[in-house]
Amino acid sequence: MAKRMTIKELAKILNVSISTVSKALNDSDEISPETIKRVKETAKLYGYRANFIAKSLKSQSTNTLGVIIPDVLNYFFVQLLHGIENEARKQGYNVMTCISHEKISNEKANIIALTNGQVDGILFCPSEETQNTIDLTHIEELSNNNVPFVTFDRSLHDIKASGVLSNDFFSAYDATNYLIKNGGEKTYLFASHVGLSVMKERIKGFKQAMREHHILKDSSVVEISEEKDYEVFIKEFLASTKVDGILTIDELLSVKAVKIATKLKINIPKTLKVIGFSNGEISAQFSPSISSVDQRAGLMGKEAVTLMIEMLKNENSREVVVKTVPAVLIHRETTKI
Amino acid sequence: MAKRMTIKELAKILNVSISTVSKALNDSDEISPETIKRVKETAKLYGYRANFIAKSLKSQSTNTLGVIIPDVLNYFFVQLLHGIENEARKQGYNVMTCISHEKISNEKANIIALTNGQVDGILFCPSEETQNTIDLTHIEELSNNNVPFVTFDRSLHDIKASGVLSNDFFSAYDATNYLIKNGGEKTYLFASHVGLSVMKERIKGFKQAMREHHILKDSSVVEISEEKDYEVFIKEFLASTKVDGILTIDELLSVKAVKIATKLKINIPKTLKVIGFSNGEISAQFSPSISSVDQRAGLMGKEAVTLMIEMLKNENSREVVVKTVPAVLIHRETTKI
DNA sequence: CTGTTAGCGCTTTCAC
DNA sequence: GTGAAAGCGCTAACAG
Repeated sequence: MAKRMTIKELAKILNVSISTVSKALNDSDEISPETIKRVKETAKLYGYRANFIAKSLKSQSTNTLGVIIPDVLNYFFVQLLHGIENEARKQGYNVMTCISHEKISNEKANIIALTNGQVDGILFCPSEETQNTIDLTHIEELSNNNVPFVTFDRSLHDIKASGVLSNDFFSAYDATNYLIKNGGEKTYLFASHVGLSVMKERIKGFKQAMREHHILKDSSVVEISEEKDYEVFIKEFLASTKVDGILTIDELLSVKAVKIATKLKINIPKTLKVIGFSNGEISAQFSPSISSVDQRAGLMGKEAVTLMIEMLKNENSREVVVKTVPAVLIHRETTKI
Repeated sequence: MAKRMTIKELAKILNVSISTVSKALNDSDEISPETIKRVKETAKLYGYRANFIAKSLKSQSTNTLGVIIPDVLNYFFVQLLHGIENEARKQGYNVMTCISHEKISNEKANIIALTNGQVDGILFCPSEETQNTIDLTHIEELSNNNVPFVTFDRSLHDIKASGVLSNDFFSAYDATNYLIKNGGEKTYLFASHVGLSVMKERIKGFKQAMREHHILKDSSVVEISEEKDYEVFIKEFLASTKVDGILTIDELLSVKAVKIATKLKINIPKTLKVIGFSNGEISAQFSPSISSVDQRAGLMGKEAVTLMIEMLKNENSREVVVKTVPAVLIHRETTKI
């Protein structure tokens, strides 16, 4: 960034002191209206813009929020980011974005990058690796560095931190009940990435619903681990098993399930109903369009910002607040009755 | 951000001067090895971390890049952002993201927010509104404020600025040729958002290919403006027109076209071949999977960062550099022969 | 080898 | 109503 007009230069031009200029620009009532006018006019004339960095150094706050998301190519997280961006901007905050790519090493680097005074607080979604490990020292360091932070979507089991979560348990419970009541007893959950906190909750919710209907079996939860085997695996499963309803733990699995079922000439939604999670772009555009649990990621992002800003306002209070955003089940062609 | 250890406090603790600490931490050869060791150990002990804001103020550079993208819920831009993020982080830069939502008013606000000294340079993709107007004063202001900036994807007609673009003309030309040669003469372009520079180029490329085969008609370019009418419009078009091949100017139109054609029992790819633009998530997952021009958005983002960093290195040179990233045509089921 | 000092651009207390 | 001066945390010329 090249040379720019400063308060100092303005003062010289106007033949007043630096502090007068500063006060005038901030509408201080210590300064006469005429001076204020004169200063402001000259400032405008010379295109003066206050230096944010200097202000930040002085005020010890940057009006900037750091965000760490696991994956930016995932529509769900992008919606979250969108919600965060929007709300932050609305509240006068800038957003500095980091992507962990689901790796704990990147996450550590991101945390280090963000805890050097550039941001007032951090909005943070733990990576998949982080959720699969018990070593959370890098996150404890956040507390040690006194960096206000809130988590979103995924939770940190041991560390108690403020955050905003989706009600994954209930969403899954609810969707499963729908499938059982409108489909039948042969309801299954397609699961993957089961190490993630959100997935665990969804599995619990599914099981709970199945249990209440006395139809939970060991085989009810179908874990599908390797992405490249998805289509083959599902094909074999659907060809060999009578299925009324499938709840899938993420969007991709729902797309694959619907695709394969269609190819196998299984009638959707008449004989098979499908509900996915994380209502993304594909669910709406696919043919047939796929019903999905919409976690209202944008709203979660917004709420995370709200939480953060409240936290920044009451820095003394170390109260831990956990907000829950209710999801909504969106019915499309794979469940149309 | 709460109180943190500073150089000053370290100096007090160590009973040396502030500058000694500073120099020691920066491995200055003015300082004895023992002192350096002592200082560093104490710094580590107390969890000292240099204050980035103070450094920035001193050095007049923030190691931060500003990014303005029109839409973060668009997979293409997200790929771009991903490429930018990755490369920037690799080069030791932070990224501050702004979203214009295709609105000139937001874009102005974003530019103002980013030109207050927080970023060393701006990577910028003009909003749709900006591309439809001739009022580019807010962008000229960037130059006036001496903020280094590069554009990406979309260009600024009048203002000459460095940037990285996709070769939209050639990609469209190439894809059209493919359709003509492997499909037939009844090839059409489905177009929308025609005010965008990239769309104009694609239309030109399409027309050029059609012209060279002496089959360009007024009706060859089918403009489809309102999103809500897409499906109805396309249905009527396909029902009333004999079509061998369709090139669509974006991803959504290709999805809609394939969906409707399938419903109309048109055999894809045998009687109708379809190629979309902006190879997104849906193209790959759709059934049939949709062939698409992949603009390698990630690479564009990376190149934009490279360009920016070179610019920052040679701040004296005001050379305008425009890079072009070649796209690649990805064949999927809608063009499989 | 270490320390003093000035200064990055800004705010703010305290004098005048 | 205005100005001088200190200081936010850091670096770097210059002195010692």
